[in-house]
Amino acid sequence: MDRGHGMSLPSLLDIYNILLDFHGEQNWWPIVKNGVSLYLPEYATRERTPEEILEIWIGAILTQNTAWKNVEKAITNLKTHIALSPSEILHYPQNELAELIRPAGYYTQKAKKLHASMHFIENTLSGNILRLKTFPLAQARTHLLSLWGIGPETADSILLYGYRFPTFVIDAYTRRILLSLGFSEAALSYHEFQAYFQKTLPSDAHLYEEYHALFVAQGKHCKTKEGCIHCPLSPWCTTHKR
DNA sequence: CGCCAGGTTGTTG
DNA sequence: CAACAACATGGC
Repeated sequence: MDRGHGMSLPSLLDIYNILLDFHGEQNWWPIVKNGVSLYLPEYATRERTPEEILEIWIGAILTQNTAWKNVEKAITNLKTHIALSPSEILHYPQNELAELIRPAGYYTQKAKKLHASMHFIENTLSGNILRLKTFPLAQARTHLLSLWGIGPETADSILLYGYRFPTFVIDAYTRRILLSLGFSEAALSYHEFQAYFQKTLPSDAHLYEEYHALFVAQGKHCKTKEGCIHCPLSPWCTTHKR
């Protein structure tokens, strides 16, 4: 076996199945209850409630460049001090909101980001968060991207995990992992990289949800030496420690 | 103790 | 358009 070079590139579906076999179902996105993040299969299959969509929206902003553990604390703080609704959050002073989400880091900016999003839900969506689902995907995405504090990854996370629009989330892990396997596509722009996934894979929200979550699980796995040694992708990985 | 998390925005060349 | 700084806490 000429492991390391010469092993041809696996398909995206191959990689998905390998990661799924190794890490199991991820059941993203979690809902926080009593200070604990719940990854339940139930949440991954049925339609989201408006309350869940809002929590996912907020969580997607709070987790920007931040460990989920910190976001968990921030969401718990929010839930114990405010009723989690767009109007409640909007009428809460931004500096006090910032204090509640302090554990999530960048708290001044994130408070401002939350307000911008809540303002959009209250006004453009008339307070009805489900209304975004009535737009075509491209239009809903453009709306989100126009908001201060929402970039492509956050927009796609909200659309995919909240509304179950079939849009693929690209993040640093996704790029890093595919780059280590020799995919030149990993160097493309966010939009091009996403297009590559979406034209290669069937348009299936559940597949996209699990796949992105698996990339994150794998990305964390790659960080430890032990993880690297026992890696399901080692036959193809050019960075593998052997 | 240093590094870095489930990024985005604003500034500069 | 690419490169870079700023934004900040907490876990490992």
